[in-house]
Amino acid sequence: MAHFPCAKEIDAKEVLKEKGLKSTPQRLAVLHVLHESTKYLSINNILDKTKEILPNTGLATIYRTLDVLADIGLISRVHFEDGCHTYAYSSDSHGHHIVCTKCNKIMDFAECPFEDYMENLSKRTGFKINNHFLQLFGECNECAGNAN
Amino acid sequence: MAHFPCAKEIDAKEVLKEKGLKSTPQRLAVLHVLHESTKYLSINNILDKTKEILPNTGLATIYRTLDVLADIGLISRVHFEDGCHTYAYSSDSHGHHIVCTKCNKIMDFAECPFEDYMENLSKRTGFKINNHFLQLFGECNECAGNAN
DNA sequence: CCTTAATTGAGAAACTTTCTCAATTATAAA
DNA sequence: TTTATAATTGAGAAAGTTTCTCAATTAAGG
Repeated sequence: MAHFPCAKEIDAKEVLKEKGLKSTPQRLAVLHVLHESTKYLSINNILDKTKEILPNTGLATIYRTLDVLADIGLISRVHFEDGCHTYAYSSDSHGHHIVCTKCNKIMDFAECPFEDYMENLSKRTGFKINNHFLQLFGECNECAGNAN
Repeated sequence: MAHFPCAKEIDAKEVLKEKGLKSTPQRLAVLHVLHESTKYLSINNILDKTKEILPNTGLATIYRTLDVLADIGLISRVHFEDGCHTYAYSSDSHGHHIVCTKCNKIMDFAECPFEDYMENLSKRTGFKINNHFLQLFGECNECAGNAN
């Protein structure tokens, strides 16, 4: 088993425990793989790299583990244009959406709060920012107003 | 064929033409369906509703049409947690990511420029905002610096 | 050590997306 | 108008992705 250079990887055991989840080699290995990588990894990339640590790891375990780790906040879900299962109408070509997680209502809004921020972030990261994806989740006034 | 109440739907013919794409009933119908809906629609929802207008529409056409419409900016891709094909390490539990579209490098950043904006938007939309998803796309300094 | 409930691997099953290709159709030019 | 042509479509097959099932294993607490 690889050693874990990062505080967060060590913490992982704590976090899992807090949530009543077991700290398995598979979970720690997947976390390690993601932490080591500076690049986008497909599910199969993650499987392959995890197998370098634990050769018997199965694909289903990768799916389950990614879900668990994302749910407890140790990793993040990343959106790619082609890993996207749904679409919505946009009244503006630079439209962002806000989605009600109770009734699935979607509302789009045109303004974008980013211009200044982009400049700043661009300088600090060295990235030339071309595009962004922003989406908000919440409860619409109907769902929030009524008890459920 | 349904009539199109919205300027954007009428414009669609223009936009398609500009891009050298044909203005087909299928494309206009899908756009209409998305425009009419205030809710998240799955691919099958979109197919069903489109078939109410054009009964012979095939599933492959829906996929192709959504791609085309999104590429030319008439609709937007929408992210859902379960319509997500990839994951990345986050050094902070509120981490956002910036992705290099040339080399796939991913960098995460913890700050989030939203707090004030949320408040404001919340008031105007009536949504109680619980969560958000932000991701930036661009070129990392290596890819942007070198000609390719 | 035991016990027990959670987790895993393997492959099957389900589901989603893309591809192929002949038929159709929107468009522009005659 | 009509015609020519290139883009688009529908249908189903193929490919790819994700989830499920279940017996075997294992982490963790007593």
